[in-house]
Amino acid sequence: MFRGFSTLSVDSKGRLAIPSRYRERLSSETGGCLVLTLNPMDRSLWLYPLIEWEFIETKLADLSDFEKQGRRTKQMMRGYAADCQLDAQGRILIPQELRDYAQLKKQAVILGQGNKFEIWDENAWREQRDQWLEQIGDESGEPSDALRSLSL
Amino acid sequence: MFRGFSTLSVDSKGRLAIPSRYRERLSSETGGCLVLTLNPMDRSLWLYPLIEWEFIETKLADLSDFEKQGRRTKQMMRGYAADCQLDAQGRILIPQELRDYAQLKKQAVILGQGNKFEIWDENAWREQRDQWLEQIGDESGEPSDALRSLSL
DNA sequence: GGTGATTGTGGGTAATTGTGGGTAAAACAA
DNA sequence: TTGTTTTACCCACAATTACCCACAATCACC
Repeated sequence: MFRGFSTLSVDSKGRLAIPSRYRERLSSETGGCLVLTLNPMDRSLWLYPLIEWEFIETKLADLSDFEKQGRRTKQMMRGYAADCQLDAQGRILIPQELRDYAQLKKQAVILGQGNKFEIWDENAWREQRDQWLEQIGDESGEPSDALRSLSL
Repeated sequence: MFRGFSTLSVDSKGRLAIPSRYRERLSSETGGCLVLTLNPMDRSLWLYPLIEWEFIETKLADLSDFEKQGRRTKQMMRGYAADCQLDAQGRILIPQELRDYAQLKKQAVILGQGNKFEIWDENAWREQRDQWLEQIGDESGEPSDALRSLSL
């Protein structure tokens, strides 16, 4: 499971260095093959080791083509999925299209999220975070059943 | 499985270059024989390796002739199916009729979608995409059961 | 606190890839 | 047949990407 937070810079060529603490694991697990795609829920990107992605792909393939939301989710995630490799310096090249989607500027943030990483523009991330913190703290909203029975 | 996104130009002769990362796979699997047809769900095109298409064709043949949607789907997809070959530069020629259907102008977009590719006019694609993303992210709409239990 | 190793960042160069157009062969119409 | 349009094949340029090397900031260790 991946976890943790780092701020990183996206250079002029659109490259982003993966923090070194993850590199060995990534290259041993999948030979450095990764899949980068968009997160359809937020303006951010998801980065999967290839093995994990292939599992996700089977889950997506099971979604019906005749159910609208499912079809679109499938289309988006598969359509924007980009194979990438760590270069000799442990960086990946983020395709222009995905940079635009996540509105990545100079500074980015990478978050370990279990089977994947989430990549945000730094400013966008801070705004979202503050907004969510406010909402969670707001007791007026009803938590779902799953949350209600969750002890952390 | 095909995945990934590219923007490409359709030149004045109606040719479109398949991204090089797919070329080897396409020529080895099927000797570069492809089938291009319309996507009956959207104003876009589907591009299949011949092998995949032949499988699709058997599925279409099984659709009843006495059920309206099925008959139309069959008619459309088979009727507009065009054989094509990669040329020496890895391009395919898109028949005028199909270019018109998908309203392809100068810039196009190609999306890997599992067993096939989807080809869109760039502007049409961006409009659709933004619209769908809004719907996917729209919390007010009820997610389907399939999505509700989906962890990516 | 100084020193050395590691990590993150930037940029140059060479190879690959996408694009456009010229020309010849083929298909079609008159 | 002849003339016209369409398709296939070829070459060439421009932009992008992959690969390499180098520096600077950070961290760990003595």
